[in-house]
Amino acid sequence: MQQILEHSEASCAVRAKRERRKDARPGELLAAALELFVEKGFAATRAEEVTTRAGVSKGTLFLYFASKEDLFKAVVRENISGRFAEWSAEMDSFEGSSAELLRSCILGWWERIGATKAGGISKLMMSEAGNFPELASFYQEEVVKPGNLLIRRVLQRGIDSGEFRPIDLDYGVYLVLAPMMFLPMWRHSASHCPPSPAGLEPLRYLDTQIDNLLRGLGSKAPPHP
Amino acid sequence: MQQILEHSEASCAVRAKRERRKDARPGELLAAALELFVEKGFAATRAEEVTTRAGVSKGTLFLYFASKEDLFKAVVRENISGRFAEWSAEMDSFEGSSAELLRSCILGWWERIGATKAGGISKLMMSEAGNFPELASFYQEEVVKPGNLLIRRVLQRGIDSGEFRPIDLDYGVYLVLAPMMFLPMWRHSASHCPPSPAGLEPLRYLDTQIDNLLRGLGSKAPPHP
DNA sequence: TACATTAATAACCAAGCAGTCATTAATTTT
DNA sequence: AAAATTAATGACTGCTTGGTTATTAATGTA
Repeated sequence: MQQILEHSEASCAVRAKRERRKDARPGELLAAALELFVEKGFAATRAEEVTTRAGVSKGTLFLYFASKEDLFKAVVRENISGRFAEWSAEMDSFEGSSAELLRSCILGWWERIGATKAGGISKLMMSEAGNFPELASFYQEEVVKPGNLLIRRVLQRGIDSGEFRPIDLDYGVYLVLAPMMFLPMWRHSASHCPPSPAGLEPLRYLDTQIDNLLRGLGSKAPPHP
Repeated sequence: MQQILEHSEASCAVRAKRERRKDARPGELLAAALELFVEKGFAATRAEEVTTRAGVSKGTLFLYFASKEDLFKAVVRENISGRFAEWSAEMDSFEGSSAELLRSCILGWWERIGATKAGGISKLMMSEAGNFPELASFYQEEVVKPGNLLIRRVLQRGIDSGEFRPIDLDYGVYLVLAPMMFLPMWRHSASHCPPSPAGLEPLRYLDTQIDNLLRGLGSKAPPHP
């Protein structure tokens, strides 16, 4: 019989030794890996730390994942790319103005990804892309490309409806992307060091950015809902 | 794992062996270290790579620098000295509109810092801040804080003159900062990996950002000079 | 030329790490 | 209860790397 103990506890999983729980292991390893990758970076995270935090021995990791890189890919799939489909669908069925859609996209990204541990992943990738080209192109293909496409569609929608002024989308996407990427970047690095500049409030930051973005795009009513 | 493509060897100084050049070594090592740190990050840069690029043997590095961290500190000190004073002075004597000033500030930052190796350092700091907190706070104090102040002054100037709409400067600075920081970040990471999305042109990127920023701030004429 | 000084070298060391595999034991099957 | 299966372990391997040091040779001095 499977014990039903709550094990959402991040780090202190006190368990019987050599317990066999084949189905639970991958998820626990992924959760531990996400935390550690975000905390310390990919290269700096030791395989054994992951397994220790997940409450298993080192060997177990390689029983479920072929390599450390493979583990990382699994983390990315579970936490980011897996959510694009759902997100895209929501976007399609959106009824309001394009300004509202853009706002809801950005805020939706924030609450589902940016604000969670997964937000650290985008920072992580930018940091370590140079050293792990394979992971970089995986991430590019799996996350960046679909993300860009999503943003493009929102902007195109606004331009088509006459709500946004016409812009070159190749560069226009970065009007949305830059403020988004900057936030986790900032929070996961500069912010948590000693002379922190009165830590910035994410929602207020995003609101300021969205507001100015929409004004710039020519949206007549740059409103707070 | 980890197949780092070796030796594009930017600076292969072909020299006689065992040449004794005590006064030139530190500078050459610092130059090589700057390049490598920017390319690969601090942790991922091997001491021996630095010495190889500088054209000396591994032992020589520790003849002039006590440790790898010491080397890094020396690099930061040498390359992040204050261009702010000069920059600030220029700003004060600027005669044109605040829109023009803002544009010239951003483009000036790009050509003097962003586009140079120093641009790589800002990316580097964000990346490795977590692992090197003491360097992070040094950078925060020495670079980030004065930079923020400079941006504030430009925005304040525009608001005072009625050219920009009034905004909360605590968050307004990030309207300028985010697009700026995003650029070196993007170039030094995602861009140079295999499925590169038709590499983005920095000046065009900046132009798009500045243009939309100024529109958003309510500058009546968001012009190309 | 002989000697002294010291910049530079390269072999070396100890620590750290990803990934392996023979062994152990929990669970299922017979 | 015995046998078979397989999840889990942790000692071990091979390699990398920051840092050390005995040795080598370039240069200065006589």
